[in-house]
Amino acid sequence: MDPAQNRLIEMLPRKDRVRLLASCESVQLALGEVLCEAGEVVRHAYFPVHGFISLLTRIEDHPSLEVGMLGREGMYGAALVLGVAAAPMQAMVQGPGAAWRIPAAALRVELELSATLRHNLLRYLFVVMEQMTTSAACLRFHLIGPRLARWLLMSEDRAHANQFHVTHEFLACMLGVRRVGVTVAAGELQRRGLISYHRGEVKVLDRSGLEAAACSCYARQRLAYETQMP
Amino acid sequence: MDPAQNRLIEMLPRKDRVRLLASCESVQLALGEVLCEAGEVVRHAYFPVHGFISLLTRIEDHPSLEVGMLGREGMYGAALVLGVAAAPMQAMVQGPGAAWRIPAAALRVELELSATLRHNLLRYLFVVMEQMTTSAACLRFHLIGPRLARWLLMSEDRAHANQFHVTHEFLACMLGVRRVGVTVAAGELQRRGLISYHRGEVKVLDRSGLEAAACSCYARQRLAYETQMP
DNA sequence: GGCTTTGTGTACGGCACAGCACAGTCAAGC
DNA sequence: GCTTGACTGTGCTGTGCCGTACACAAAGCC
Repeated sequence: MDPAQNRLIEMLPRKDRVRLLASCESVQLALGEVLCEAGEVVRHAYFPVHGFISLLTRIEDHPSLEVGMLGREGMYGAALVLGVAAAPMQAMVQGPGAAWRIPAAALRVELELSATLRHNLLRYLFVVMEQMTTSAACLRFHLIGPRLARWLLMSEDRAHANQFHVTHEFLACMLGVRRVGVTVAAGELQRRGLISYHRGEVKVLDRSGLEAAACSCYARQRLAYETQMP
Repeated sequence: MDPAQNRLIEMLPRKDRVRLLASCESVQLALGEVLCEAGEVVRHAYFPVHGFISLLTRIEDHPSLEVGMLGREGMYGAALVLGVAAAPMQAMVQGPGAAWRIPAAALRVELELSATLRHNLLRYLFVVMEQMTTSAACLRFHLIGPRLARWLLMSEDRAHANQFHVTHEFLACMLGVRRVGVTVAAGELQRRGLISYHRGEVKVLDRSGLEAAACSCYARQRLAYETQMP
């Protein structure tokens, strides 16, 4: 495993960190892999080290909609912290990489033993809730273009690279719009020289320009994280 | 205080319940009252007994948007349970009534003392998260009519009466649409004999008809609550 | 009674996006 | 080379809602 660690694990006192990692195993996250379906029993929690995970919700026969995203700043398995067995959402790997994986039962034990872990995970849950409410309002009030820019920035942060793989089709699903809508918006960003796009490979060319093009929700979510998890 | 109690308080073992109530005071909730602004320090948690509270989020200069609603089945003050001081959203009284109010510090003490309270509130938080994600998808995929019907049903449940006060203007804000949109949708529900509407006084005439008119999110949220909080 | 405030009904142009169809383009596999 | 599949770009019509404006009715205040 790469020395770069998950932020939530890094924050733990050495003793707690060592014990937690002893219960973890290192796993690879493959692009598009579904870690847990909505409604299923959550068997593991994941602490990404590289790569990132999207949280998706579905209603009826509509396409899924992204309501949260997490990379090495977070953890997948909120339900376990809240003492619930079933997953509320689908968790899908958006960016390939590695993660620490811990069985549900072991995480419960660690939560009992480490007050720091407990407190940090609860605070992180608060950040996730903030993310969800912001996403809802963003979905309602903001146009595709700025929302797309926000998504790209959030992914860039979590991919730790200015280049990553994602198709229009996939982006459309995340943002809850048509594939064509993404094509048009992405074309506009490309014309303005902010990104380059070629068959699923996105590259951020002008980071600060992209930040200017993104809706305010990007800055808001970053602020929320940094306020709660110093 | 009316003998009818808050569900989260009722669930506690007698000893914990008595001690919690000793830290609480009974307060009246006035229609439209703002219990806490977004970003403010949360000074009290509220356990509604009658009446209900809406959770609102705002971005920039757009109108607020409702992302959650709670009555005597829940509690306002999730941030406190998560160990965060600042409120993520605005809390506004949607249905007047009474509530038990507990200072933030006292709630923290109770959380330490009562494992049942701790566990139940965490599970309730899970339900709130489920509510938020469902709301986001509902906002995206469902039309105004069914969404309005859902809101009316949720309010009726929490008002414990088939009649309550809410103007089109206000509903528009909750649903994130124009006032005119509500007028049209409400007119349609009235024409079909499901509700009657007169200057802010809504009356549900045909409960099961309204349930049929509502989007599936209503049933979904009820199910989520009943699964987690038996 | 007149005035203001609050709440509701209707109308109309405009727009962002939906839904669908289809052409074009690149990459991989045989 | 050719075929196949994945991905992107463009063009249509349709529609649900927005923004705005305005008329009207009920309730409260002098």
